[in-house]
Amino acid sequence: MQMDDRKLRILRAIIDDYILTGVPVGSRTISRKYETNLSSATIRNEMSDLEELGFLDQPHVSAGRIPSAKAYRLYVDSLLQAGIIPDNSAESVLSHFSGRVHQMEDVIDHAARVLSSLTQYTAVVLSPKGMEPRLQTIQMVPVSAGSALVVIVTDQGVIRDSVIHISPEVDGDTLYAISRTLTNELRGCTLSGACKALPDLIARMEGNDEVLRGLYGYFTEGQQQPRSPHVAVGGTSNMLSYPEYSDMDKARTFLSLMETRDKLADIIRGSGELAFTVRIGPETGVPEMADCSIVTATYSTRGGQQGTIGVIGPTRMRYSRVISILNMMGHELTDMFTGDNGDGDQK
Amino acid sequence: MQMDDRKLRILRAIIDDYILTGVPVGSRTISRKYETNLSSATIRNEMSDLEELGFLDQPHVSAGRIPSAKAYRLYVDSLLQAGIIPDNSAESVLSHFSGRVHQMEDVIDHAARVLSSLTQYTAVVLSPKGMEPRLQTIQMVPVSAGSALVVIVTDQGVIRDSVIHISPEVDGDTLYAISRTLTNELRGCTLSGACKALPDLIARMEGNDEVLRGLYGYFTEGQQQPRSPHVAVGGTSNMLSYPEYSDMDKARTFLSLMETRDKLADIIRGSGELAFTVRIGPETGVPEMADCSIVTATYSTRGGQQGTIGVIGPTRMRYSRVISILNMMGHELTDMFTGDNGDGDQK
DNA sequence: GTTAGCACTCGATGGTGTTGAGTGCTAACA
DNA sequence: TGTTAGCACTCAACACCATCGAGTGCTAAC
Repeated sequence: MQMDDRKLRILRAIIDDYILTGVPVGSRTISRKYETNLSSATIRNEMSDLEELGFLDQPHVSAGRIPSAKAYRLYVDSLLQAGIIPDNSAESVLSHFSGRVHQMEDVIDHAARVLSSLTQYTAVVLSPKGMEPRLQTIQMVPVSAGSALVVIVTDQGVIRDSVIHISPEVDGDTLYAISRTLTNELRGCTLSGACKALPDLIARMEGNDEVLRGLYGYFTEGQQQPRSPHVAVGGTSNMLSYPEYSDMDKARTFLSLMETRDKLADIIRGSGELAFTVRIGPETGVPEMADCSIVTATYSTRGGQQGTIGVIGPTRMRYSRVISILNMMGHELTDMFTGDNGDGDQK
Repeated sequence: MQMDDRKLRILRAIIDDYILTGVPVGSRTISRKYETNLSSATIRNEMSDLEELGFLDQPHVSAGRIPSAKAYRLYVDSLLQAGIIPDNSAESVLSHFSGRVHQMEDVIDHAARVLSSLTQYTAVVLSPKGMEPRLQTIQMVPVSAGSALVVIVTDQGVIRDSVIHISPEVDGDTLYAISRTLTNELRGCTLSGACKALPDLIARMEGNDEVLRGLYGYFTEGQQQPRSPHVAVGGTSNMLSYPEYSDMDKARTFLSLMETRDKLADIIRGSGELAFTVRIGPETGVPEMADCSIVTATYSTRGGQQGTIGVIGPTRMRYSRVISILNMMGHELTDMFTGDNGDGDQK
């Protein structure tokens, strides 16, 4: 049997209707709402063919048809092929970022919230991750007698600060002097490179052993315990609004998956570095998400790192809307982090 | 009618049983499991009295009784009066923190996870908040040509860093010199005080107007947009395990409340600065939480700030267990943040 | 004051009949 | 040959009803 144009039209109508209503679509519905010049009997024949081709499933014999994952795949592919249709409701993405937000973490959290409220699905935003950052400046700032804050600036931004212990006698000027030397010596190294170079440096720069050893400890520890990326999740409760998740067990499984950020990050990033992905149902590779779809997009920062934004919803998702919103949001974030709008206050 | 010892014993038995099972408790259950020397009829009479006194509710005439908020209040008060009973399962709190964790945010996130997994309820951990911090050191670190990172150290720790724009000509040494002057001038001021003092300083320290103005902008902006405290939530999905939340609407309301961090922080902190609070049902002051209880404890940091940890569960909560776990966790966090264990690497 | 006995209540459970949306098939039609 | 009307059939959803049993309140006896 062959797929023809009419079958395609009918299939799309079924998908559209199912996405809208969430209930199995009957032949009469299609005949009345979408293909008014065809009778329900004809539609019925076509539906029967579409089922045989694997595009439709029938929950029960006396219910309508629902699209299969294969059908959604076809649907999404044709959407993507046709180009992303700008959605009239998506322009509001911009306005949500009017306030100046400073910290990257804040931007990411905020993006997740906005994304989930715009789509009414669950949104995930991952902080950028790219090649290993290179040192640019090291600076130690006295915090209190006996401790100092280490700030490391790399070409990708600021490494989160941490406090190390030093001898109480060391004053701010000494710290600055050491910082300057270190900066000169280590500029351009990667973090792990710095780690290797430090013992040698310590040997050369005698006199401030204690400070340097503290710093060394900080570096090596930082290596062993890599900073996990920031994962912001928004709108988990949105999922409960969909009848797909009226089953408590399913809902709980989903929610606890959303809580294990590491796993979630892996899932979201599972699509590699592709600029745009749509994974439908089983394609997610996560059994718990067999009836979810994941749409992801990426954004970039000044340093060329890639961050990922994603929307998780039922397979019956408003794909075109989600895709267009994600697209805009990706551009928005990229602009924000590269400072294209001339208003770059991010780190 | 008067409350006597036997009534109290029966009431406690009812509460214990209800906490355990979650189903209304009948007179026979009490007579068999708790007060074996009394017949169910006697228990029935006592229960009837307890209901009249407002300690028990009856969902339907042919169901057992369930404890009222008033009953839980009595129960919890007597628990607290008797002192916190160390729970044998709580000692594992310690082991969860064996790995050295550096960032305060990480500790807080981790604490929320541990707390929720130990209690099987929803846990909330708020970052410390205390009196207005006073400046200790200001340091600017060059990030790239034209921008610098501002690090502000206060007596309470490090204010999160932010990048400001400066003239590309300004080099690291100049920045350090300015930083030094600023530190000398502003040490001991509050942030808002610094904000007021800055214009005057800028006038005096001519020559580096641009840097200073950038800094001033940063200060004033920081004032307008106060940094909201970090709120970590763990185990929201745990709540769905309890039959109290088998109603989808209720579950959704609860979850979306857990998602609005600001509101949640207000609720958790609603108890003021008390070291320990238990709010039962309506006492939470939040209509959405009429059938939840909130138990909170505090922890302190070196700077004397107070953070809050809380557990949210159904009113039918294992209070003694939760209280003892929260108690331990509070001490744990305090030790960690004050460095009592001699292993203080936190900021 | 305690208890046994009994009538009563009412949610939960499970079976039954009805309804209606939807299908598949067949035969007639263009 | 494709389309349509008609019809028998299926089956989930819903409402209805009877039954069951846990639990109560009351009364009378101990």
